[in-house]
Amino acid sequence: MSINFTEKCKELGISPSITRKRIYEYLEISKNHPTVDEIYQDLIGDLPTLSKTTVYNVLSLFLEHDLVEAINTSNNEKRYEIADHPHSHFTCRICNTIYDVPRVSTTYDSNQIPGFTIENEQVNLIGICPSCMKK
Amino acid sequence: MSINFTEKCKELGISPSITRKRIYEYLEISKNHPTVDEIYQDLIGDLPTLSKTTVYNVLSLFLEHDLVEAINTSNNEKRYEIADHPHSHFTCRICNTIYDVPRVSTTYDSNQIPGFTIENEQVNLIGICPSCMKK
DNA sequence: GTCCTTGCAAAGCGTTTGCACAGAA
DNA sequence: TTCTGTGCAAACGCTTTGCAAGGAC
Repeated sequence: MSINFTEKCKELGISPSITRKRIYEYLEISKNHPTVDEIYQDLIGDLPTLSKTTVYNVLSLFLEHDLVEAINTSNNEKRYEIADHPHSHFTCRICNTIYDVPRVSTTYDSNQIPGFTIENEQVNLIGICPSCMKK
Repeated sequence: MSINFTEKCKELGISPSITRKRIYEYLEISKNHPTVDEIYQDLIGDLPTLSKTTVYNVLSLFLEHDLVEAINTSNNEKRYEIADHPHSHFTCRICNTIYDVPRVSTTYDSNQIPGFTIENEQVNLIGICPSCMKK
């Protein structure tokens, strides 16, 4: 996957520094849509001089180049994920965990929203996740 | 509409103070999903001693009783709206205005997300609004 | 009297900004 | 040299917290 990242960087004309590579790989591996702080805490062991500023810098670079996407949660947290495949989200209202779910398709009558150019759509299902249901 | 609010307060067992009434009415009238600051700025003329703390207090009270809903925007702004009728949102990626649109229905295969109890769903369409298209 | 509403002031916290240092080209 | 990546420190802005004053009951 790191070769993948290096190639993507070449295409985009940005340099694949160690820090950027680690942050990208971390996002690829972690399936929990980490916050800036989670990324920082989990990588500081491996990259001892890492600062949160750098995490912010790298993430905004990735956002500019559509390598990652930001998710806005109900807690005013910003969470990040790799932008590789279209999917929807399920948010558990008990534990606030965000799960990736297969893309939910939508139906709407564009005659009812005339003049609006729709380019994208986000669907978030809300409810209780399996592990919270057990409790 | 204020009678409506007073009745709702009785049902919910909360007192319909002037401040709460004004904030509720403001949310009913304004169709632009205001932020805390917008509510504060627009009501400070009418309620000269109003503080932002009170706006926060009243909004969290309303949220607890499902009188209003919070919208999380891409700018990490929290915006608020009356929770009276189900609908979806359209967000213009140019001017960031949020428009109410008729409820968008969704289709998903619940067999693909086994164990998840879905109670609610949010749909946000993203694109360019009519007024930004003209420019 | 008690309870509730309001609001000032301060703290908290996530994020951005300014700037400087080090390394690569 | 110039440009780029990194990171410390400070500033910033939104939100929450602590607490006290005033009013309703």
